[in-house]
Amino acid sequence: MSHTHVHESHDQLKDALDTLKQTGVRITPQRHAILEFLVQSMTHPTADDIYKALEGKFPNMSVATVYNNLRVFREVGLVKELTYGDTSSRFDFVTTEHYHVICESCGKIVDFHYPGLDEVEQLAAHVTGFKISHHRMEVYGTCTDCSHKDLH
Amino acid sequence: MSHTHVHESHDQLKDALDTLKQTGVRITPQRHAILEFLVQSMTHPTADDIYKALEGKFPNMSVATVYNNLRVFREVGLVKELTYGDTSSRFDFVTTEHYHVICESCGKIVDFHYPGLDEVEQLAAHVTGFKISHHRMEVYGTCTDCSHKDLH
DNA sequence: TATTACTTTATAATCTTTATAAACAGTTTA
DNA sequence: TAAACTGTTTATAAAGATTATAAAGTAATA
Repeated sequence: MSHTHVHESHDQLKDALDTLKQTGVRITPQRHAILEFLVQSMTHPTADDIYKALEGKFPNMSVATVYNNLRVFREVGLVKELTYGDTSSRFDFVTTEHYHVICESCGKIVDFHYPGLDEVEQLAAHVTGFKISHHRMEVYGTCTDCSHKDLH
Repeated sequence: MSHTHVHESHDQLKDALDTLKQTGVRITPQRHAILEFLVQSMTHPTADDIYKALEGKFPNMSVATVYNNLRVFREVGLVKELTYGDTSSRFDFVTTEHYHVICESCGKIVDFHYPGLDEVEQLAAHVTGFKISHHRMEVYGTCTDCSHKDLH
């Protein structure tokens, strides 16, 4: 089971590096590390999370490098930037299409698969005349941990 | 037609002021002006938009006042805070339930009514165990104006 | 090797938002 | 009415996230 997961994330990283090669984006040690961290990460980290996580391996790395490369990854389509209510953006390695359920108490983000809302896009296109490119949806609530804490 | 709209926004403002009274929030001239601007506004303004729009009437008003009162309005449920990709939050006077279609080229926001996605919340609750409070969805694309501009 | 283009680092600057303290105004209480 | 209290605004500073800039470094190309 975890064996499978290791293989999965290994492949995902390899695919991501291939994408970079094909797009002509240089694969620097920093980029490799940031991607690796994003692929493995089950949390949806902020730029600062990534910066802190890698400062052991790259003591000289600049915050700007993290931001620069997250922008590069986003432009290439490897990474999605999530802007929730809180102060800083969160970054999500793009895999299959899924939505997020966010705990308003502790900030935990859980992935949540749901068959596409294509009809929403179609209706929006029809009503507004826009050329629709994509949509975004999240569900907010309280996770089980926080629900239990409230009882005490 | 516009006659109707005037009445509508007048009523909306009146309702909003009633809500403030009932909640025990003082109605200051600044609050009145901010609410009035929000109700009339068809764009979804940032705090700075509001600040700039009212500096003629209130030359001494502080930016903090705008932020403070937007927070107050949000806590009372009169206003919804929207965090899109761009740098600053946008504020939307709460009327009926609707979604937004956002032009990625010029930032225009068009309202868009769609029957609730209650089932999404139910499924999310079932799958994750969260107590769901609400969800958020937007559709992104290119508006007709910008689509035409691209052709030239 | 020389040149060029890209990347990182370090730092400063910008921008949004929040915090703080003093001045003000409205309301309540004695 | 005077005093006390509470909430509000203002002005300003501070915090935090992100971007811009310039110098130094590194890889790619001719």
